[in-house]
Amino acid sequence: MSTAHHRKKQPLFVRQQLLEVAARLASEKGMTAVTLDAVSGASGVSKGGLLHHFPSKNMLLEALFDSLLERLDAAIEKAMRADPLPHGRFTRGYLHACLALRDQPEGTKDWAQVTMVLLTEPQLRQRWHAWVRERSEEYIGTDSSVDAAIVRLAADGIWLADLLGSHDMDESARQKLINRLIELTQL
Amino acid sequence: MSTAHHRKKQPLFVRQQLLEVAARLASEKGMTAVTLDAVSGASGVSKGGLLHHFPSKNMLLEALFDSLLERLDAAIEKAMRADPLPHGRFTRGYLHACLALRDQPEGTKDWAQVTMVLLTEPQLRQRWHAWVRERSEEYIGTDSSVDAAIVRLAADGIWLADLLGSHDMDESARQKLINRLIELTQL
DNA sequence: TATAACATACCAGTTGGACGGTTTCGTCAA
DNA sequence: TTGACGAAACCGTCCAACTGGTATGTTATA
Repeated sequence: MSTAHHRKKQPLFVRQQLLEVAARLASEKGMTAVTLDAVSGASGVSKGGLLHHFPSKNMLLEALFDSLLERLDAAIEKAMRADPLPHGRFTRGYLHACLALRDQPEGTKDWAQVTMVLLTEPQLRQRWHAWVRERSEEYIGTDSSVDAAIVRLAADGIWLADLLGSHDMDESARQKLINRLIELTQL
Repeated sequence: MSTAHHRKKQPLFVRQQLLEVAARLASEKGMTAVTLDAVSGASGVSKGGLLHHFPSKNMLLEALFDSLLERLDAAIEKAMRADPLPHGRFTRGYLHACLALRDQPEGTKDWAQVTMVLLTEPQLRQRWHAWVRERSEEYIGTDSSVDAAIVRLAADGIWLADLLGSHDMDESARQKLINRLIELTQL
């Protein structure tokens, strides 16, 4: 037929877009809505094109998850570089990365959906497990106090709450919460 | 044909079992594995029977979620009754309910998968949202300190970690963490 | 011109769910 | 006590839409 418009070739861009669409679908309509047809449809890329970049659905999900982990790492490292105090630095970085989630610009917001994919697909849990273990070993010297652990757990809780839209807290209360958490990392 | 053995009628039991199977499937194989066929197959109930109890898949998921919320409420209330100190009582109850998750006997363990279903299916988020709001209004007098909020968030984090199997922490560390959290509710 | 980046067509299996059947059970008249 | 009867519980089948994936193109770009 070749009625089709053959797009300009831009593999990296297309690949990126496919991941974003998958994340958006997951966040807006749930995991069951993330199908190859839906992703290819919503991104304007043919199913063949999609399967060219990601040979299987599993590979798509894993790639999505990995890209989200990379963003998390980047966010943490950025926060850590701006932090002069070694003690509790990783925990504060982790906290900031979790907090930043809410203020993410539209379009990039979907990266929160790590959790979603994570929880839903057991195959990805070990990836997360590995990530946690690596970090906790790396920062055992500066971030192994009880209070630091609490802060990181609370950060997870905030992350979850922002993700779910629960805990509608006003700004001043949130700020007070954050201040207290940071204080706890310094004890 | 009627080759089929027609089971004794026990609607409540069957209904309960269907929910348990759905929860187990979700936890073991992910949300995408929760299909009507799979649930009916694994529970020994025909698809027709399944759809008799739950007129649609959505209704099945909602019923599952509601039953899990009920268990959460029950666990919290039980813990609260055993707690003499009013201040921070709800927060400690919530904490205990989240902690108890890990020590659940096999078979009942699946109820942790609230999160899973929750996160995956956006339709259920508002249910959770409503639950949170109700509680936070009800216990505004005794559980509205910053530290209490932190403890509840950390409880969510623990819940999540137990659910995912991350944070492999030894018993004494865990106990120390819990003690500190309880202390925070009393400030 | 070779290769990567796409598109189109097609397939076998699965999906949610509609449907009509059969069996059990509570109830209430006789 | 019985038995008729209607409703509820449950079964098995069928189907259209959709699923993940293959196979085979066509086009752009190095």
